[in-house]
Order: sequence, then C-alpha cells, then structure tokens
Amino acid sequence: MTEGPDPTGPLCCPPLAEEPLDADTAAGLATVIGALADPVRLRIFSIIASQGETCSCNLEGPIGRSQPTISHHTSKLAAAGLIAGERRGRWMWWRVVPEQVRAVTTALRVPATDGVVAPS
Amino acid sequence: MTEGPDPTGPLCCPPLAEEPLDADTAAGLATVIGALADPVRLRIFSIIASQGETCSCNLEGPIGRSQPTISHHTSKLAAAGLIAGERRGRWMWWRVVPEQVRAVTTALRVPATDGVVAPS
DNA sequence: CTTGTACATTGACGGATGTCGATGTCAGTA
DNA sequence: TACTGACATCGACATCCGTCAATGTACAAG
Repeated sequence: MTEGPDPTGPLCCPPLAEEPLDADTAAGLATVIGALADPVRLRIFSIIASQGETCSCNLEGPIGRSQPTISHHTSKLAAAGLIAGERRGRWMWWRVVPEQVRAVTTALRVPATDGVVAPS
Repeated sequence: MTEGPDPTGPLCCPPLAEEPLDADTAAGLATVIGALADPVRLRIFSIIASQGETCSCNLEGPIGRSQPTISHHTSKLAAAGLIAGERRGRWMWWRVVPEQVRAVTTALRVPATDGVVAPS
C-alpha cells in the first residue's frame, strides 16, 4: 500500500478565501496538508522535490531517522497523493506529484495584499 | 496571548523544491502548516478569509463546536501568524495575514507541471 | 455595584501520531 | 538453493492534539 490508485482523492481546488468550505472538503484538505505538517516529512519532500527523483536509501542518511520511520513518512506522503513511488529493481524511487501540491497552494490562495472588506 | 508580536516568526520563504531545507527551517514551516492541518481550523480560516473580518461569535454557529474549542483554534491560528486579532468593544475581530499565508504557498511552490529531471 | 455577555484559561479525557526494534517480503546475486 | 540488500509491516511506547465542562476575566448596560 505504497501508492494506491486513489490515495486521498486528487483534491480538486476550492479557493478557501472565496466561500467557507464545507466539513467534507475541509477534512480532505486537512488530510493532505497534514501530510506536510511534520518536519521530517517536509525535509523528505524537499529532498525529493529538489532532486527530481530519489530512492528511499538516499533519505535515511540526511534525515537521520531509522529506516522504518522513513518508510512510514514516505507512505504517508504517498497516501496524501503528494508523492508517487515506483519500484525499480530493489529500490523504491519517489517523485513529487506537482498537481496535488498545486491543489494545496491553490486552495490556500489569498486575494491581494490586504483582502479586508470594510463592513457596512 | 492571542496575537503576540512575534508569533512563530514571520516565516521567510524558502522554496523547498530548490534545495533540501534544514531541520530548523523545516520545524518552523511544519508548525505553521500544522496550524492549517485541521478541518475545524481550515473552516475557521476560510470563514475569516471569505468575510474579510469576523468576530469569534460568528464562528461557533457555522462550525458547530464549543466556545472554548473555537477559542483554542483561533489562538493556534494566531500563534502561527496566519490570522491576527483585535479587541473591539467586547468582541474579538479576526482577519487573515496574507503575507504569512503567501509564505506557505511560496515555500510549497513546485517548478513546472512535471519537474522530474532525467538522471544522466 | 450588579448583571449579562464575549472570550480566555484550566483540567481532564480519549484518540491520533512519531518513533524504534524486530520481523517479514521480495528482488538480485553467487 | 542460499545469501544479501532494500523496503514494508508489526507491536509497543511516549507524546501530542482535539474536545468539552467548569471557571476566570474583561467590558458594557442597567
């Protein structure tokens, strides 16, 4: 269960500053954002994103955590649809899924520099 | 302690796809992102963002949680620097802090539609 | 000063989460 | 077949987190 066909759902993009999002949409968004709400996973994601493609064996060293922990975190990122993995020989190669990342940043888009509307 | 002068720090913007981020930067980013990694806080943030300005009394109804819980979540969003509050009479008015939100989206920026670099 | 309202704080509870050691699974190699 | 290496899974532990009832604080109206 490292890269199921339907992770959390592709997360279509509700601009949360336009209208209050409903409970279900919020739950889905929170799950994906939650996958990024951890220092270790952020660093893993950053390494994968900056290298283009990386196998898990290149993560344990820089991150400084045990192999099961690294595997746990990559699984969580993959379950959120933020990265995708492919077995190549005996290595697991990871890459980021730009669409899902962009879905998050789009949902978080905020109007201008100051979107405060003066109440009547 | 609802809107301290230096919440978590203004979170300057490291594009995490450019180079692997260090442990400290990752910890700071994870704290701010973690404030958004909850369905209730996402909905609160969405209501505030879409209304421009809102008092806490307008949150309990739509969200459907107790008053202490709402207060807890607004405090957490404020501590992350994502919203800022101001007492006006006996109401607490909240607004989003676009710069901090944009710091998150900037950090999460991913190169193009497919940033995978073919290894030599 | 007393009362009512809006919000913050405290204390406690249950559930979720990060971590690791031990073990399992599968691919490549001799 | 047997062996080694890369990764996943399991089980257990400590910690964190969301939630609410009860209580405290500050402001406004009477």
